[in-house]
Amino acid sequence: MNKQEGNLEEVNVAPFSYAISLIDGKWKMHILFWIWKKEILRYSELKRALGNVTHKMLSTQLKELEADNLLIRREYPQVPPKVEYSLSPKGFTLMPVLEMLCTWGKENSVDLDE
Amino acid sequence: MNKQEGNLEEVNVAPFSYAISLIDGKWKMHILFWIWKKEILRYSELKRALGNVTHKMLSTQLKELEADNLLIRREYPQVPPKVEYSLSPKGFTLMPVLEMLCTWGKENSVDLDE
DNA sequence: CTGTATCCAGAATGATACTG
DNA sequence: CAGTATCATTCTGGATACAG
Repeated sequence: MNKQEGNLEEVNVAPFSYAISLIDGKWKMHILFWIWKKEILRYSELKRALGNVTHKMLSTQLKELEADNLLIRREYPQVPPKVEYSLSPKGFTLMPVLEMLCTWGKENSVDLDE
Repeated sequence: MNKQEGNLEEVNVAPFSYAISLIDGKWKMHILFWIWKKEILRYSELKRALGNVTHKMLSTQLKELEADNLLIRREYPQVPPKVEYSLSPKGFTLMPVLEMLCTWGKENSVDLDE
C-alpha cells in the first residue's frame, strides 16, 4: 500500500494474462473463428478458409490450440488420412468473447475516422 | 456457391480481422486493461504497472493505440513533461470485451486440466 | 519525464522437401 | 491428406544512447 498504488484497489492481471496467452498467436483467433462458424473443419478446409496461412504455421497453431484444450482433433485411421477439428467444450465457452469482438469490429470498422 | 462452401452461409471475417488487428500487439490488451482499471495513467506509471515491458515497446504500442483512436494522449506543456493516457470513447466501448475475456480467464485458469 | 533512433540477438514466419 | 524437419529470411523485441 505504498504511494504509487494510490487510491486504487489491487488489480489481478493473472487470469487476464492467461486468457490472452491462449489466443494471442497470429492465427489462433482466426482459426477458432472459422471452426466456430463451420463447426467442423478438415485441415485442408481450414487452410483454404484462412487463405494466406502457411502449412507450417497452421500446424503449429493447431497443435497449440489442441494442447490448450481449446480444440479437439479427430483423426480417422484411413488412407489417405482425414483429420477433423472442432471446438472443445472449453473452446466453446470462449466463443461469446469472440462474438462480442466480432460485433465490436462491425460497429467500429464503419466509422474508422470518428 | 461452389462445392467447397457446402451448406454454409457466407462468413464475413473482415470486421473480426479489423478488431483483432487493433489489439493483437503483445502489450496492447494489457495496456488497455490497466488504463481501464486506473482510468488515467502517466507513462511512467503504466510502465511500472506492466512490469517487464521495455521502454521502446511501450512507446511503440502506445503510439499505435493512439493512432487507432483507442487511447487519448494528453500532454502537459511543462518541464519536466507530463503525459497522461486514458481511454477514448471508442476504446471504452471495447472494455466489455476485455472484461469478458478476463472473466473467462478467471473461470478457466482454475481448472486447467479439466 | 517522455520520448526517438540505432544496433543487435532471438523469435516468428515462410519455402521447400520429406514422411506416414 | 496431414503432418514434420530443415533452412533462409523477416520481424519483433531488448539494450543503450541521445533529444526535447
